[in-house]
Formats: sequence, C-alpha cells, structure tokens
Amino acid sequence: MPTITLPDGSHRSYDHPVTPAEIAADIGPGLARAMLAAKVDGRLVDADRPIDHDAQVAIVTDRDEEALELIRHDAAHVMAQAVQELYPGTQVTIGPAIEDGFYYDFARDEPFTPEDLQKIEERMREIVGRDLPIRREVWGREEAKKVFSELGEHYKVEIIDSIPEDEPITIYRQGDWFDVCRGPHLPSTGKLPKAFKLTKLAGAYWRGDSNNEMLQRIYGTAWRNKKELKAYLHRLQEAEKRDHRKIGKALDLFHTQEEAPGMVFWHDKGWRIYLAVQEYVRSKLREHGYQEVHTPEIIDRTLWEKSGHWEKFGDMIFTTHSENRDYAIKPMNCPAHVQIYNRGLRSYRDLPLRLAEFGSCHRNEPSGTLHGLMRVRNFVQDDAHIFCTEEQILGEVSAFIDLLFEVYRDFGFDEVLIKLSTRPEQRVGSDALWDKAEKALADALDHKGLEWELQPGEGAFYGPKIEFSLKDCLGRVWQLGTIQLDFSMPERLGAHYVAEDNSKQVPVMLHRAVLGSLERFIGILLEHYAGALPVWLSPVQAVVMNITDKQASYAREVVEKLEKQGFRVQADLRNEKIGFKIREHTLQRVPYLLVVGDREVAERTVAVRTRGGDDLGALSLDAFTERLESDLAERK
RNA sequence: GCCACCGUAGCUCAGCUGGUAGAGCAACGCACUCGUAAUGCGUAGGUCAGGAGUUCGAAUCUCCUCGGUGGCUCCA
Repeated sequence: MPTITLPDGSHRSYDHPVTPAEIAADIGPGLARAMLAAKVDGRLVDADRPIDHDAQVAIVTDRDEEALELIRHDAAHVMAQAVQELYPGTQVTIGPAIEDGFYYDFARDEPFTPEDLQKIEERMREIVGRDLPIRREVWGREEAKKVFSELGEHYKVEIIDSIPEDEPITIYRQGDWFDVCRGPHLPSTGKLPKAFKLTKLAGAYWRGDSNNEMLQRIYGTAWRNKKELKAYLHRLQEAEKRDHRKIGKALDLFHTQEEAPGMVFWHDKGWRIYLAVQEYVRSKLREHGYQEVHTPEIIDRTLWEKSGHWEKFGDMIFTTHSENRDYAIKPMNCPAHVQIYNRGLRSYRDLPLRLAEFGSCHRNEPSGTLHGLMRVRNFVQDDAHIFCTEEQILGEVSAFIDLLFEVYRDFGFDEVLIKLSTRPEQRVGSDALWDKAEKALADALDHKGLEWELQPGEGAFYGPKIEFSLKDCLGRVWQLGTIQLDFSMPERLGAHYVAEDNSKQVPVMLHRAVLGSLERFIGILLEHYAGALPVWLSPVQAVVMNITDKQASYAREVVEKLEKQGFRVQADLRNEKIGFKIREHTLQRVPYLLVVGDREVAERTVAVRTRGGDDLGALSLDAFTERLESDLAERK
C-alpha cells in the first residue's frame, strides 16, 4: 500500500498501486492537465507508470527544468515519425536529447536537403496536433528483433542486441509509430510544446566509429515555450557576432588563404596581440623557474623514428628532404628538448630541469578539422618539458597548476573545465609507477580545491594527464592547457641522471602547456572579449584625432610622447568629421579615443572618450598616462 | 579523411525556373576644415574559386579539382 510523499512534505496513502497521473488528478485538475511526467525517488518516469511502494513523488510540468530533457527526447521521436511518414524506407537509429536540443540519426540512400527540413518540421507540428497518446510497452527480445527486422530496421535490431540481457526491451508507441526506447516520455504528442526548430544537417558515423557507414543526422532545438526558443535563437545570433574569424577580418588582425590551408598570415595588429601574449607568458615562465630554449623546425627523420612518432603519426607529419636525407618538419618539441637535456651528464642536483620553448609546430591535420585559429596546421605552443624524479612529480604538478591559474586569471578566464585521464589498456610503465603518478595528479588538483572530471582509460600510453579547457562563444569546448606525465620518451631517447647513490636513473618527463597553442588562445580571447580586448592586450591602445588641420602638429606631439612611454598609440589626422573618426575607432575597439581641438591645444590636454562611449572629459597628458598605467597594472 | 552545404568587386551581399553582372560600404578624385557613432557629388573596380562538359547561349545545369562552413571521426 504505497504512501506517497509530495515535495511540500504532505503524504497521501493509497490502497492500490497508483500512477503519478492519478496523484496529480487527486491534487487538482489543473496540475493533471499540465503534467508531463513525474519524478519518483529522484528518477524521471512516465505519468502512467504505476508506483507500488512508498515513494517521494514530484509532478513534473513545463515549469520544471527536468521537462526540457523530456521535451527534447520527445521532439526527437516526433521528428523520427515525421521523417518515416514523409520518406518511407528511411531507417531510424538513435536520437537523444542533447544540450539545447536533440538529434536523430537516419539511414537513407538519398541525402536530406535543407528544404526537407522545412517539410519535416511542418509534419512534426501536424503530429503534435494529432495529440497521439504515447504508450510504453514491454516486448520479448526475440519478438522485438523479429518485428524490427521485418520492418527492415537493421540498426534497431543491432541496438536490441546490445541491450544487456537483464534489461527489458521497452517500446514507446505513438499512433502507428513505435521505437525501442528506454523512456521516459510525455503522455502524448500534444504535450510537446511547438517551440522547436530543426537547425542543421550533418553526417555522423554509426556508433561513432569512422569504419562504419555514415548516417544522416538532423539536429534540432526544443524548448518549453516560444519565448525560450526565441531567446535561444537570439543567443546564437549574438554568439555568431563574436566569432573570432569575423572579428579577425573586421579588425584586420589576420587572414588565411587557399595557398596555405590551416596556416595564419598575421597582420600588424594581430601580431601585436600575439607578441603581447607571448611577452606576458615569457615573463611568467621566468618567474616560475623555467629556462627558455629554441630548437630546429626541421629535424632528420631518424630522431622521430627513435621517439616513436614516425610510426604512430607518420601520415600527419610534413616532410621535406635534401641531399638524400629525409627530414620531418617538427610536429612537436619534446624530442628536441630531450636533446638539450642529453648534452652533458646530468646529476640529480640538476633536477627538476624546466625547458620552455615557443615552439612552432606543423601537423597535417585532416582537412575537415581545420577551424579558424582554433585548429590549424601550423601553430606555436607555449611548450615546456620538466625533467624530474618520481618524488618531484607532485610538487611540479602543483606548481604548474598555480602557474596556469595565475595566467588564466590575468587573461580574465575563471571558468575552466578540468579532466584527469588515467591509464589506458595499452601502456608502458609499471602499475606502481602509474599508481603514484595518477595519485600525484589527483592530489595536486584536490589540494587546490578544484573540481575535476575523471576520464578512466583516456590517458596516453606513456602516462596520465590533466587537461584544462575553455568554451568558445558557441559553447564548443577547446583544450588549452595540459600536463602529461611521460614514462616512455626519456628512456627511448636515452635520458639519464646520476642519483645520490651514484646509480644511473631515467628521469620522469612532464609535458606541459598553459595556453596550448597561441593561435587557438588568441581565438578564444577574441571571442571572450568580442574583440574589445583589455588595454594591456589591445593592439592600439589609443588613437589621437584632430578636429581640423590646425591641431595636426599638437596631435602628432601627443602621439610621440605616449609612444615614448611605451604605449601603442596612433594618430588619425584625416580630413574627416570627428563623428566619423569616433565611429570608426569605436568599431575598431580602440579602448581610448583622444580628441584634440583648439581648446585642448590651448590647455595642453586631451579630451578622452572610451570605446564604451563614456566621456572622461579633458585630461592632462600626465593624468591620461596615469590612467593607462593603472589599466595595465590591473590588466583591465 | 567522411556526409551535407557554400565560393559573385577589397568587405557584406543581391542576381527567380540558363539570355551575357548589380547594390551598400571601402578605394580614388573634387568640394567642405567641421567638437564626440557615417558630409555631399563624381570616378573607377569583376576570366562570377579553377578546369572540363551539355547548350545557339552558363554566375545559373553536369562532372572533376582546390578552398571554406556545419557536423562526424581524429587531435602525440
């Protein structure tokens, strides 16, 4: 006899198994109508699933956040039904709810077109209008396989086969259409809010394996009401405006062209940003006890054979040759740093040895993966390798995390995603070493009180790693920093040190980067700030503009004085109206706009306006310099 | 690399079912010397990504190549 506890703490007892729908009806007809599903002991279930035990029950309506997942999953089903009604013979595969929406993967010989999306969306609305009840059924495994294989749904048969033996095969039916699904679902298709939109077509491999055939994926977004949908679409639009590729063009920072796919032509202003970032990191490395080195970009292939990269990444390495020798354009810096380590005999007293390089690397990334500055074929890593003893791992990892967060904070990033990847099946090094290393990484994170996600088995074959990522304006996650332990390369490349007891030991090598690639990092910076970089990173920190030709020489004098103090300042003496110049430099995101007219010349001041439109009034040059200095100090 | 889509003036884009290329901004010239987000008038600018084919005729249709976009796979 179940006793039901509601969220307000009240109880209701029943003398028979009761469905959430009945409970909702007991509470009130309004709630019963609004009901989408229920939460029973914290788990989402269908409105008509009987409850036969004492339970905590909450009725889920479209006011609850949980409703979103249901709505999106239902939208996927309704879309699949619409597709199969419109395009008979199309096979269904899987269709989950995802962040902001849903997708469904279909198998069909003919490709879907953007016009098809319109039709499918219309048919979806029609199916919602039919208000078909959605029913859960439990089928026998063999029966289910028979039905789906007779329908020609071969992917579904494979899915049924992959469901664990002890789990029931559940079918959700809406009208004539049904699908294998774990559920839960809405009570009927009519409960699906008409606040969805099909957004894009894409290819996707069956089961995410590139050896499998490619399916056609349709993505959509779905929300609780039209207002939410509209807000989401607006958010997307705003995000697109921040796209670093657009900003790069509009602010004349860089370009790419056909002749060098995946490689960047940095223009003057973009390169100033690049140098500002690099100079900053360089100063941080010095503070943290690194040596900066520089190594060749073209190195004989034999070194890469020894390191193992030639065999493993051969097709991604650019090569060149001369006088019967094959060279690799370096895809990474580590083997080169080991060469520096290996010069001379190292003592345990030399460790930890931290070698840093702004290393230019080339990797022949597959064409489909290139993306603006975010994924390129030629990039510069803020790379460093730390050679240390096993005992020093924890301290080095810990110091690295401090450095990383100092840097991220200075650039204005607070939200960092952290993942720890541990031992994969195929690996080198003893279990005892892996135990120690994984613990060192986890401890270092925990001691800082950081939140992190464990990715078991995702480590490299040569050691575990931590990855630090940021999201771009469209929510895509890009990895920036990383610290990886390496138990393999030092030995492969013959690195040693003499220990206290005079024995010869192999050092542990840590690969680490804070920004990852400078290119990608600048891309993220541009999107994060929508192009309006903090003063310390702005390629042009101030523009001095005259109102008429009369003030030209004073304007030049102001520019010269500020430049002498190390600021990045330009003059705009064109014969244009001041409003025109203000507009142009505001759009160029110049932090400070200095206007000089007759008044300023007479008083030896500058009239200061910010790119945000604030009027700071007339300031003496000294007062303005002071303001710039304080911006730089605060990294504003 | 795989699937789909896209490539027109320096930039942003228009050009319907094939009939011989257009706008705004930018550039250049002239006038205007002006006080905080666009002064006016004029001029010039394109082998429609490249190649092949269909056709009397191709920016438009077909095929190939290159590049880009969105996903998928990958990312030492």
